[in-house]
Amino acid sequence: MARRSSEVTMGDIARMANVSESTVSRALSGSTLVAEKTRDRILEIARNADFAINEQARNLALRQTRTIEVIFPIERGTLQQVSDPFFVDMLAVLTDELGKHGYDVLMSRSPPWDEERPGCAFLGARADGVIFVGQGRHRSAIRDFARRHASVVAWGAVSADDDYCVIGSDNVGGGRLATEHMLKLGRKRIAFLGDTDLPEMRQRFEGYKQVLASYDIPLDEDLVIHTPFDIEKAREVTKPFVELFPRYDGIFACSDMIAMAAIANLRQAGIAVPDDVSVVGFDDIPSSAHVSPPITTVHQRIRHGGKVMVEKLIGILGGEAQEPEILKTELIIRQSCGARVATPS
Amino acid sequence: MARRSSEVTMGDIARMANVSESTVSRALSGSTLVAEKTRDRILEIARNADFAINEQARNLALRQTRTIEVIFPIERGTLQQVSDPFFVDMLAVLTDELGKHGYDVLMSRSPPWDEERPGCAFLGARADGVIFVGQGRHRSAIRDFARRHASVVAWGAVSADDDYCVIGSDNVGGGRLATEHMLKLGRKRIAFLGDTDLPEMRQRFEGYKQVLASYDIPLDEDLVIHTPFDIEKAREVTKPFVELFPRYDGIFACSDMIAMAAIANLRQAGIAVPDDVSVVGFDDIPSSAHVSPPITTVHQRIRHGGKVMVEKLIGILGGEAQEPEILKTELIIRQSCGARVATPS
DNA sequence: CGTCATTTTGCAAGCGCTTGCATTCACCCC
DNA sequence: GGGGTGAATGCAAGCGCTTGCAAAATGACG
Repeated sequence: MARRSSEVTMGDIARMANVSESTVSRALSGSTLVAEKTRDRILEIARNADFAINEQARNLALRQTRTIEVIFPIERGTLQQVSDPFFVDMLAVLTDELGKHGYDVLMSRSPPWDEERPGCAFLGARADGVIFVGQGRHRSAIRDFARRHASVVAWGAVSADDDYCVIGSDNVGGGRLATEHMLKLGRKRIAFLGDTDLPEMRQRFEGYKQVLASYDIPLDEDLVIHTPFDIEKAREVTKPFVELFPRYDGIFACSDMIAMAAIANLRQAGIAVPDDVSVVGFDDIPSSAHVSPPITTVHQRIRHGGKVMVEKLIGILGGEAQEPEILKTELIIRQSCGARVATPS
Repeated sequence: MARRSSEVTMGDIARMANVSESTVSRALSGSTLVAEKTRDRILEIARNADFAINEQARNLALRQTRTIEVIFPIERGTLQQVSDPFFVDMLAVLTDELGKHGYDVLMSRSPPWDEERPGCAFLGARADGVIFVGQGRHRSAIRDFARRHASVVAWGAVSADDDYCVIGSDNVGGGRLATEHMLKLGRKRIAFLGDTDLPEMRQRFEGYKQVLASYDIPLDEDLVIHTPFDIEKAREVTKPFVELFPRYDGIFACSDMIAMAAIANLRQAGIAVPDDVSVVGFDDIPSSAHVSPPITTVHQRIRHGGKVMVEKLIGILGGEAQEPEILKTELIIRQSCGARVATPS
């Protein structure tokens, strides 16, 4: 890396070893076409010379990139949003899984199409495929992109009309699990905290509404609070909401972070969780089990999801069409909604 | 991306536009050497043909990669460790900052030297420089790597004998701040929770010891608990530790996650925070302000740190040597150590 | 010692792009 | 209309690597 100008090339090694470049190439790539003795000698020389193969040239010759671009389409500035542990987990899994298949991971925070690369107005093809971790508000752009550039999978809200491969949790089901759980515990007036502009949140909201309907509970618009992801902002937004108590006795928060923010405000206002109000979150982030009270939450199978995305992408690269997939979610019952459960383990 | 086989090249565009490849190249790169009319025509054609420049070829010709490898040297399997929001924050900043300078980010979870790329025994030079986010247990390997491959900066414990550019928080100072704060509140017997095998934790421990010494408090080895990062494991490890109460009346936890785990166990055992025991964490993760009780913690300037790393690396790439830098830390006082402070804003 | 089958090696073309230099073109002026 | 000028274009080499194919070396064998 670096020091590129003075980098030693295969030609140099060839000269040192008194063989042709091709032989060096073959020796380094472990071809059987080169005598063992020669190979060892070349390897030795290469090692001593600190030779590092130029992967760009290699990939160019091989017509591959062995790189997958992973895009986290997150508005800049809203750093906090990223802090959601979801992203790290996902990134870690993707990196591992892609690594197993021999792919490198190129990170991006913005989608390729709004990239203003100086001096080049064109979308650079720098990867064999693209994974969108979240579709945010640009579904149609992704769709367009997928149509033009084929190998794409995305994480997010799966819907019937996707024309590219989307993998995502069963958000509707998760919303149902959360809401129904509280109703079964005897809660009557469940509030919803989340940003329904985002497709996944909308699905969770959908599950929430479905359950209310099936219990013949009318939707109370005042209990639907548009709450951003960022925990600081969520804290602010839910502050006035707390005042509405006792119009609600249960809260379905679209993420554990939001749940935490709400709980903090409730406690501060002297409202007890879970005694006065039950709270259910979403995500099952690592700390959710260890805060007070431990948060009941909907678990998303992120690791699994990451693996599935990679598998599908590899499939697509191999030329096979791939179906979208919806991953089951699971309710993790903890104290915050009134369960008599002791703290875990 | 993908569909590489059928990808349209500059040659194709040239043929379509009835000009030479060079003209296409110049047109796309916005050179003034091509007539405006021609340029527009070529751009139009390229757009319609869904042309995407092959960056590998481009970079090869330009003898650059415009890529920085960002390495999170994290043991595989211990995914949870990654969940530390620190990593996402850092990654986000690095991606943004490098992006501003026109660099892409290549993610890695393992250092280049233990990479077993099939068919190639050699360290591939695939980036102009490398950023290590954390040095973990392989300082000497990094040092070696830096010596051979020049452009390297690392985040971590800064020590006098570094021979490559290390940026990191003032961990010793942070440890002092945390410990001294509790002593000043009247606590006498402060426990230390953390993994002193890790250089940064060792430095925090160092600060802790310094303060104890300056207060003439002997170090009680039983109150130094080797606690891993992972919150689940931390929970287990600190469980027996809780029993030692009331041998301690304060806890300095090496990370907020550990602090959370400890607090959870304390409360479960009926020990009150901060009334019976003060707790100070480290990191100032987003949720630390919103849990109960809000955690007093040492803030690391991660965003700033990321920026500094990028600046230094750019400097190094430009041929200038760069000094290591230690970033000030700051104590954020919240309720968990007994401060009379209300919850924040 | 010559033959022939097997290794080993080297040659050269090619991956898709950039760029210095030569060439062509259009236009202007005397 | 010829010569000169500057702008626009094309040619060809080269970036560092791979690989099909031909050439050379090796060794077995009659």
